[in-house]
Amino acid sequence: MTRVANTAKRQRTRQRGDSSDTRQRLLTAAEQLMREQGYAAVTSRRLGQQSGVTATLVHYYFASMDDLFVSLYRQHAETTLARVRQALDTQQVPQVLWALNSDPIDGVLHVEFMALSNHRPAVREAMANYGEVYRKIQHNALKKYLKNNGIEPAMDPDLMITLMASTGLLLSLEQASGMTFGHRKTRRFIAELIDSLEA
Amino acid sequence: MTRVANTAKRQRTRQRGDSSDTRQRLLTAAEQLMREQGYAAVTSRRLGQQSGVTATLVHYYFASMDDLFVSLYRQHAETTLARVRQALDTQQVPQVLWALNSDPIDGVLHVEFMALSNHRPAVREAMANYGEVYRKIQHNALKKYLKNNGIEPAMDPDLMITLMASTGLLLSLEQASGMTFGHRKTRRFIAELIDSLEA
DNA sequence: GACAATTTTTAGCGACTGCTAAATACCAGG
DNA sequence: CCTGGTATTTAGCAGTCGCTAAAAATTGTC
Repeated sequence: MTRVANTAKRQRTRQRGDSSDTRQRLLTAAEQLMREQGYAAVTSRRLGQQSGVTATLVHYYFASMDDLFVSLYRQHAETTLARVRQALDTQQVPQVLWALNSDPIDGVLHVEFMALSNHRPAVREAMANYGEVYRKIQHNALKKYLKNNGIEPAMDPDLMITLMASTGLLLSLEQASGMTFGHRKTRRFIAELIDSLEA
Repeated sequence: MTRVANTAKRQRTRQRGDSSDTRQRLLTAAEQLMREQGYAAVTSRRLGQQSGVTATLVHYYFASMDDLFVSLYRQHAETTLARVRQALDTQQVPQVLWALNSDPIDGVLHVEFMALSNHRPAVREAMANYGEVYRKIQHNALKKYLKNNGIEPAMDPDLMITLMASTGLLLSLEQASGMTFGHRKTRRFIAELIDSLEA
């Protein structure tokens, strides 16, 4: 019989429905849309349509599109962080780090978020925070691996991680466009770096 | 007294008004909007407003927004190519190449175009073509510099150019977000590479 | 000054956008 | 069964979008 309903909802970003199935479906649809058609295609109506619900629900679960983008970024970042942490327990830390940084799927999404962050300060802040954490965790993983295996690295771990991040991103993106110049030699360069860290 | 006016205009991308002052102002406004507010902010109405003309003129000079984006990219690419060619006549080819690749202004624009290319095939094609040419010209400039000065490079020129492109882009973008991890050591790495090419 | 091509504006169509108020459906605990 | 919170929908506002037809203004040419 419809009580007063929902006034004063959505003060905080996290709310009761955070673990909701629908909310998760919306986020998944957002990620897919963003990857396939770019961030400008992520609209409440399209999200609703893709998730089989009404567009209004998007505004029920997210205070604004800004909030949705930040939530999506955080979730994506958490997932990636978990993958990096798992690599800590592997015997092939360098290989896994390179695989993560050169993943073309992540690359496309990363570029979309970077473009978004150019004009959405909330997204920029989230990216900067997670980006630093992400790098530090990679750095720790690599250092621990080197120590555990008694390896004397030919290159500073900080530098190596930055090189993997930058070349991994650019190569995966350019490859998607059909570019090839310098790719072979760059991949070989990284491969040799990784080999030099073999136990 | 208004004759038949303009039927069957705009068959080709290039048309009579290509050198028009208005057309150029629209492109300049597009570049500025894209850099400051992202590609999604580049709309005919905002371009018109920024250029002091009506939105309709955008559609008079450009067959579609796709056409506008490609034209803008081509113009930007030509300008950059001219700058690289100039570097050919300098005594500091490596330094200039690094300066070009790590320019944060170009970086932001580059990311916007990469994001655009994710869902605008015409933009992707233009980027792939110019990207390869761009790299090749850098490569030729570097090789010519090395030969003229009798320098035996410690690193393959192809690889060095790819490293400058990838680290230059990522560092400039991350710096804009406030990230710093690994930046100092990476800049030092590039600087040492450049130093090793001194005559 | 007439004429024709070029440039620019006015007006508008159909579709989409973020977001909100209000109503309804659903579901668990008493 | 009833009550109250949660989830979802219906309906709509005010604004923007790309793009077009048509008219008007501007400009160059003879």
